[in-house]
Amino acid sequence: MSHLRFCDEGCAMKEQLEQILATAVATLQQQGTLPADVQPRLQLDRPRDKSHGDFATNLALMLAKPAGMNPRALAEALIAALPENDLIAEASIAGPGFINFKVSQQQLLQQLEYAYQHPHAGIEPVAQPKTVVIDYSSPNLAKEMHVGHLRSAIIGDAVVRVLGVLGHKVVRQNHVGDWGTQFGMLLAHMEELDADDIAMELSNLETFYKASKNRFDESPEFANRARELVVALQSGDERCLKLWKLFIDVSLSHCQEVYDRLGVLLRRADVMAESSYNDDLPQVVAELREQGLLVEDQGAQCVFLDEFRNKEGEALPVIVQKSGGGYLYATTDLAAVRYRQNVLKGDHLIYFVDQRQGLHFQQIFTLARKAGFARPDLEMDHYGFGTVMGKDGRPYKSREGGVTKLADLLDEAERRALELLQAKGSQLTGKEQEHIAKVVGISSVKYADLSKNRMSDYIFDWDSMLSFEGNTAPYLLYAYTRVTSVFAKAGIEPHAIVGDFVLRDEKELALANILVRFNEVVHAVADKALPHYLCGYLFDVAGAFSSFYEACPILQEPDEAVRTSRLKLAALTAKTLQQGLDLLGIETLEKM
RNA sequence: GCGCCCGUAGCUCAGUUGGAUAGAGCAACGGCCUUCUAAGCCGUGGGUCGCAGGUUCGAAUCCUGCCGGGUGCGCCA
Repeated sequence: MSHLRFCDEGCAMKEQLEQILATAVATLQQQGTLPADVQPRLQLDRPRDKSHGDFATNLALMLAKPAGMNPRALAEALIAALPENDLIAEASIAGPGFINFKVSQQQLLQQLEYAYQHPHAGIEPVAQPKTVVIDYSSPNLAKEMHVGHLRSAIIGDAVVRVLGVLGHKVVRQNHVGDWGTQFGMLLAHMEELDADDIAMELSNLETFYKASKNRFDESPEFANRARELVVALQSGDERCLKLWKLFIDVSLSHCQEVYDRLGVLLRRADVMAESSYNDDLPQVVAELREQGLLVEDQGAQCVFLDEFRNKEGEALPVIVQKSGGGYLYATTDLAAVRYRQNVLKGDHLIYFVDQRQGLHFQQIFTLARKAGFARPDLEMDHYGFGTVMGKDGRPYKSREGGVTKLADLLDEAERRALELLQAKGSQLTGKEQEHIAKVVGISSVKYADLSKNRMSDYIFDWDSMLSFEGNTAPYLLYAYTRVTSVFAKAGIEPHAIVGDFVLRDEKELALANILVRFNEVVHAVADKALPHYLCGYLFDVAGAFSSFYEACPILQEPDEAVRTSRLKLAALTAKTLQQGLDLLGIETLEKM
């Protein structure tokens, strides 16, 4: 019902136009002009070139062949069959048979007004909300978070926020690695220290891990002890569990600090560690056996899947139990699929995990369906991402050549942002500068990641991410402060401006046309799990506003109706930028 | 060897379901501050979309083959 109301007032023009076109097609089918059995996919573009109108469709080109007509003639027939509506101001035929539409300005004004009044700047919830379980961040607790953990946390969090604003029920899952052989080594090292030293040593997990690894490599006795402790831990030895819990607790606190600094929504309650599934693992294996899927091979319990083959063309195994009896991450992931479907009631399971694990997830999804752990209609998607590279095109490393701790990386971001601010010789107090530097530094790192296509590797470069020029966080944050400063200067409340939108200037129209697309873009981000669409859009908004701001005086405008309209355009720009950045997990600033 | 991803301007990247003249930013060059934040705006130059075929009204996009890069492929996660 809310859907109807929405269509009356603020329905995305694109959807309205799609309906109008569908009606025209149906009419032509009734007339026999078009064969009744064709079900064309309606394709509506926003042409780059404004002389091609606000929307364009290639419908006539696609249908020309089945209709046995020349495309331009068919386009003419389609236009004639368009039902009565108040959306299209003009429909014309162009080129080989494109139909170009100009939308009535009345519609644009209504859309703007709707977005201006709307709490989320025009973002409409989906018609059918789902429960979406999102696995993201999921670091290994044995080590401190490093630069490789950045993308999953940042991109996953943005998609969490976008799905949330669209009305889905989002369940966050931080599938942290808290179990496995490397914990034996860490426990053995803890054993060697007394209580006070443990606390101190754990304050830097990275060095603790290295120290343990060194001991493991240099001392066979230590290595043996480490292996014993793995067994002891997994068989529930009290003392081992105590040490292990202490370690995990410290490590999780480190993670939480990073999440808080990054503005990532994850909390302790979202942690569903690997070890949580331990009790279910024998059951997973037992059920695979009952279904006759299990094959013992070289002592290991495997499922061979025909869908995946090795170099000899033989089915590839998924090993669910080692020859020694231990379980593997495949087993845990299968248990997690079941838990997310049955306990969390997920309709859609999403994984933001490095692209390199693509094969693993394809195997898990296939096996989960085959074994009946996943209903046939359960949606499962692994959204991978590329590697963070240094300027040299090699995976990003610290100056010393090691992995960079995330905490250090964020320190450096804030430090560099502060230096840049100070170099500008700003009038702000030290305290203000510090706050601004934090926001600018952190958001630059996040935005640099979010603004690139998730799938490809990207080059981590301080200078370009902190630049105030181009598609960067500082540029957007600056654009936002320019808008809000108009209201601060005039002492006007941006949400309560009385008066209508009036669009005359070309820059006003350009800005308005971009602002009304917000809803469409946010939905595209959700559909593809690609936040860089939103970044590109916000960059367009900021650019269109800057052009408008140069060309059209706001507060100095003598004509009151025009001034009011421009204020409302500025207000909607601010709201869209603020809302858009919020969906990316980026905080805005009032002053820079 | 097989699987997946990638190859677009000097650099960093867009290009959504195959659409019209392939776009931004940086860098280079030239303009614009007595006027709401110039961390900005306006403009100029810059392309064999890795190569070769194919599909069609139309290909950066789809298909095939090659070249180049990344990554994965039995008891780590």
